[in-house]
Amino acid sequence: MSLFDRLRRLSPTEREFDAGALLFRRGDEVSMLHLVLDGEAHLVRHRADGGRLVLQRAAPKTILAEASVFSERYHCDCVAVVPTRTHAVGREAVRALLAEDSALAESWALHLAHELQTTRLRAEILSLRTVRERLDAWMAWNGDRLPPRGTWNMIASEIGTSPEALYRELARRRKGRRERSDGGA
Amino acid sequence: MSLFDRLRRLSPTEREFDAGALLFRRGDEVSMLHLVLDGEAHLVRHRADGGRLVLQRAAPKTILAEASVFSERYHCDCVAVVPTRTHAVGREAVRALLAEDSALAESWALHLAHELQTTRLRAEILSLRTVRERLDAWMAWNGDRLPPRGTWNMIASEIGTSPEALYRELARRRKGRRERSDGGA
DNA sequence: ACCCCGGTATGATTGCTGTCAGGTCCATGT
DNA sequence: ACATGGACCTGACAGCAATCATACCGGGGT
Repeated sequence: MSLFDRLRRLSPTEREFDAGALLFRRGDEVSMLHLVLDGEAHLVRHRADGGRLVLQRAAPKTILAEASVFSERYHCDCVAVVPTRTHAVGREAVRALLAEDSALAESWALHLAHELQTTRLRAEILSLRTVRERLDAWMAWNGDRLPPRGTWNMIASEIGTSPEALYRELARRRKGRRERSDGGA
Repeated sequence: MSLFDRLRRLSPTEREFDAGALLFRRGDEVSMLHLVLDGEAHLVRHRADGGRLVLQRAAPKTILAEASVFSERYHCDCVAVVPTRTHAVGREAVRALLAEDSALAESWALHLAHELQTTRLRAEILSLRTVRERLDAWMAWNGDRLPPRGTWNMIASEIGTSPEALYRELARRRKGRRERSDGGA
């Protein structure tokens, strides 16, 4: 069973948030760990000039603000960007379980390491300059297959380009595969 | 004491690698966890077309390939990009220690969660379009202070721009702060 | 059958950044 | 005193992508 589901067993409280509602704010005491069921919640830090910096975009089936488990207080705000439902489990219950069940602690570390790996990869992809390089890298990671129709918008945002730019790159690959093989830096 | 130093106590073997040397390759059995002392090592995955995808850039004082601790075999290659020295500790010793010492397991999870947080932030910064936005975000995270001289090259690579572009942005801020407060991207 | 909407597609324009090329300043070594 | 190298700085140019605009298409609702 997945870590997500195992944590969900800790007598969760189901909570609902309207779009724009705050799950918690910076400085609040951490009492719950949220598991996102539906919707989307962002971890955000507010800048002096009013701008906001997103630290995590939590989709359904993701654990929100993993670092909060070992922190007394939240270091940033969390806002639901669409109507969102979560299971909230007690932070202390999670800590206790992690301390006594070393197998679960292993799962927890594994989860974090895996997230870290994919996030590092995403950062590397985003540091590439052209859409072509980014899509190449994305494909290299996803089995060298082109993304299926219907997901292209999502991919575009994943690799940090506009949908149009991605469409063009895909069109380029459909047409021009035979004439140019070039391999850029 | 830091997690890095605590792990280093596990009867480490000091190892040296020339620039370009492989620390391990994909498919190798994982027997050691490397702690980078000097130099720089990259976790890389090779693409069919010969391109390479960097998964981690390990600087001194960083733990290399955290995920490997719970994996039988490596999922990618690791190469020293400059002459590099590491402390290698036994993977099984690390696992055993994590299983029996729940406080260390907590440190381990904390380390991973923190790395994850900063890496997610980096990915968010890299998804911004202009150097101005990226530097704003970097500053928001680093106490709203401009980076000190001598580190600018490093910052430029952190936020995924060329040094020149960063110099220009910094110059812009030095000069034009008073006349224009916002520019409209 | 019709409308509406979101995803797909592509042209035109604009603007930012990467790159190259030159130059200054400063700390270090000889 | 001089040379060297690295970081800093700025001008010029070219290239790529963001954006705006328009259009096509297919599915769901009525």
